[in-house]
Amino acid sequence: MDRSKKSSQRRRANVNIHDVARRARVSIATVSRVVNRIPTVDPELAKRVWKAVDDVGYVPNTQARALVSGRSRILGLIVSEITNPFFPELVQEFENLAVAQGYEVMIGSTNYNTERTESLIRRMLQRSVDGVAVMTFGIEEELVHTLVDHGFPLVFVDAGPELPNVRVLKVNYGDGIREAVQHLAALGHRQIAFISGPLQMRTAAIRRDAFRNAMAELGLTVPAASIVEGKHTMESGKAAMEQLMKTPGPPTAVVCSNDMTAIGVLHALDETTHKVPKDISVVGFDDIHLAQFMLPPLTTVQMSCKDLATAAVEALRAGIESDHPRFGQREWPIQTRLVVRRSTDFPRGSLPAQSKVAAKRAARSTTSAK
Amino acid sequence: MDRSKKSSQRRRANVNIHDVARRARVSIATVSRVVNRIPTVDPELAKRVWKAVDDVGYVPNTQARALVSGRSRILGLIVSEITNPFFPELVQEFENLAVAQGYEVMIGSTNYNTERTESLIRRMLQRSVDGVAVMTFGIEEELVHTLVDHGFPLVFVDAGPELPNVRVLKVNYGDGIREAVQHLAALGHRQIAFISGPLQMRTAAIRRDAFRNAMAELGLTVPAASIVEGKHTMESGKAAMEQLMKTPGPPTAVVCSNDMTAIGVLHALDETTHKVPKDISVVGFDDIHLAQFMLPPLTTVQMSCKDLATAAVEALRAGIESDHPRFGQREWPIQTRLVVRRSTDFPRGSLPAQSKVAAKRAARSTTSAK
DNA sequence: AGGGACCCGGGAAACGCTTACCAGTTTCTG
DNA sequence: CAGAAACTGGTAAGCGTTTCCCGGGTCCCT
Repeated sequence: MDRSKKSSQRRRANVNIHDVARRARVSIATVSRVVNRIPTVDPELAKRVWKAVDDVGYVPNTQARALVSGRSRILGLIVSEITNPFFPELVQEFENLAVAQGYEVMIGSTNYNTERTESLIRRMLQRSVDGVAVMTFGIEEELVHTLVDHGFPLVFVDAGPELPNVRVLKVNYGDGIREAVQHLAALGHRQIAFISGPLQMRTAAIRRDAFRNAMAELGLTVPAASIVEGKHTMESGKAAMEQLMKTPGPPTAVVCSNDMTAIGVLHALDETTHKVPKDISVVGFDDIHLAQFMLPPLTTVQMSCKDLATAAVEALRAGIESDHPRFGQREWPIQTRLVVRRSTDFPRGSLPAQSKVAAKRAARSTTSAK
Repeated sequence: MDRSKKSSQRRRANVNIHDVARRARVSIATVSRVVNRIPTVDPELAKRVWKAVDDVGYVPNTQARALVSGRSRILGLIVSEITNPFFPELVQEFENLAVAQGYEVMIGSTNYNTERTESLIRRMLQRSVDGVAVMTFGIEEELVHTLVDHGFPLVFVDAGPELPNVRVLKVNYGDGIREAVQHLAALGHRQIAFISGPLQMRTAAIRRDAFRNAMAELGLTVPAASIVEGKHTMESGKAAMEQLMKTPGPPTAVVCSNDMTAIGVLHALDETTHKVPKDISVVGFDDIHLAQFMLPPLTTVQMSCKDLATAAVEALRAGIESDHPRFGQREWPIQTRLVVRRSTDFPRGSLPAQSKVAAKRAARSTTSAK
C-alpha cells in the first residue's frame, strides 16, 4: 500500500505531486493550486510549497494534466510545405511565441495533398490540440470543414468561414504592393508587368488586384498581356518571364506574386543578354530568406513572418482562453512593406544622368532597405 | 452514476472506450486489447469490436494512453536552426517516417544557444518523448549530458558518447568528397582549394580531412594556404574566397564544406570579373534545395536527407522497441554522392578543344546529374 | 454575543486508458 | 478420465492530475 516504494517497475515518473505534498505537509490539492497559480492560497503556504517543489525537483506530468483538464496546451500549425523557404521562418517565430506562452506546437504540412491533410488533422485531433492555425494561403475547403466541425479555435489567413470560433489574419497586400509600384515608378518605369500566382488561390487573386489598383492610382495602364499567371514556383516564373519577353513593347520592370517566381524570372533573364537590374528590374513578394542571397539580392515586398506568427498565436490564445482581452476579435490585420535591395534600378536611358541621384533618393524614400 | 449521461459539461471527449465496449458487448479490457492488436483475442470477437469502434467513431485518447503506459509515442528532433535550408528537408522526411510508424514528432532548434537548448530539452522531458534525435552536426557537450542522464534512447550524427542507449549515424563523407575531387581532377583542375567549416565542429574537421585524403589519393598536393577555415555561413564563404584569390597561384576550383559557404563563394566571385564556372569551378556540400536555384546551379555533394531521416527514425525505434530487429546496432552508415550541375567546368585553356568532350564525359561518369 | 459571509485547504471523485490478476472454459496428457 | 495446461475475457487497480464539495476557522455586523 505504501505508494512511495513503487518506483522500480518500468522507467516511471520521478517525483509526483504526492511527494511534494508530503514534503510541504499539505494536500495534493493545495500543491496543484499553487503550481497553477490559483490565488486562493495563502502566500506563506505557497512559498512553502514552491520550496518543496524545488527540493524534490517536481515537474508536473503533462499527460495527466491534459487528461483531466481536457487541454493539451498544444497548438497545431498547418503549413503548405515546410521545404518552401517561406515557412520555416514562420514556423520558427510561431514556435518561439507559443513556447513563451506555455504552449507546445505541433507542425504539419499539407504538401497540397488532400489525403495527407486529412491524416494530419486526424493526428491533431488525436493529440487534442487546443487550436489550429491554418497558414496555407490556399483554398482547402474540405480541410476547413473537417476542422470547423470539431469546433475548436481556428485561425486562417486572408479568408475563413464566418463562425464564432474562427479568426482571420487579414493581410494588407495593398500597402506593400503600392510601395513597390511607386518605387518602380519613381525610378522611371512605366511598363510594369505582373506575374501572378495560380488564380484559384485566393491570395494570388488578391495580390494581383492590389497591383492593378496601385497602377491605376498612378495613372499607369496595364495591358492585358502584362499580367501573366504563374504558379508561385520557380519554373513557372521562368516560363512567365519568357512569355513576357515575347510581347510587343516588353516591360522594363516585373513585379512577382512571390519570391520563388521572382527567382524564376532571374533565371530566365540569366539565359538572355538582359541584365538585372540594368535592363529589367525585378520585385518579389514575401521576403523569404533566400531573397537576399540571390544575385543580385532581390528587392521584395516583405510580409513579416514575425507579425504573422504573433497575430496567429494571439488570435489562437484569444480563442482558447476565454478571459483573453481580445476574445471577441475576429479580424487581425497584418502589414506589408517594401524592402529595397539590388534587383531594381532605373530603366536604361530613362533619365538624364544628373537627376538620377535625386530620383533614386525618391525611390528609396518609400521605405528603408533592410 | 450513469456515466453515459455526463457529456455536457466542458467540451469533453466524444466517445470513449466504454461506449465501444457497451456497443460490442464486451469489457473495456477487451476493447483495449483489440485496439492494441494484442493477439490473445478471438478473431471473431475482434471483428465485432472493430465494427463497434467504427460505428461509434472511437478514437483512443492519446493522453490517457500515454499516462498509463508511460510512452508518449512522440519522437524528439533537435536541429540547429530550422531556417537553415538544410533542415526543413530533413524535418519533412523525419516526420513522414515517424508518422508512418505511428509516432508524432516534436521539433526544436537550438539556434546555437545554450539556454534555448536547455529549455528545449526540458520541454521534451516534460512531454516525455520516447527518444530524441540530435541532428545538429555540432558539439553540444552539456546538451549531450542532460539528455544522456535521463536515459532515454538517443541518436547523434557523426559521434556520440559510448552508452547503451546511444546510437550514432556515421556519415561517410569520404565517398562524396572523393567523387567531387575526382570530378574536378578529371576536368583538368590541379589547384583545388577547400573552405572548411568551423574546425571545433567535429563534422567540419572530418570533411576537411576527407578532402585532404582524396587529394592525396590522386597525388595532388594541398598547400596550407589552399585550406581556409570558414564558418559554414554565406558571409564566411565570401570572405574565405576573397582570401583565396589573394594567394599566389590561386586555385582554379574550390570545394566547400557546405552549400551556404559555396553560395558565399559565388557572391564573392560575382563582385569580380571571374566567372563561374568558366574561370573558377565551385563545389558545395549538402545539396540543399537552394543549390539548384543558384546562378549557376551548384555542383554539390549530396548527403541525402532521406537516408539520414530513415536511419534516425529506425535507430530511435530500435532503441525504444526492445523487439526491434536491430536492437543492438550502435552505428548506422550514411552514404554521400556527388551531384553535378553547372558550377563546375574545365579550367580555362587547360585542354585542346577536341578532347574536351571526352574529358567531360569522364568527369560526369563518376555520378549522374539530378 | 450570536450568526451569516467569506476564506482556505483537504478529501475524494473523476479523466480514459493499460494491464496484472483471476476465473471460467477447453483442450491436452498420462 | 482426472488433473494440468492453455486460452479467453472480465474485474479492478492504478497512472498523476484537476476540481467539486465541504468543513472549520475568521471576521464583521447587528
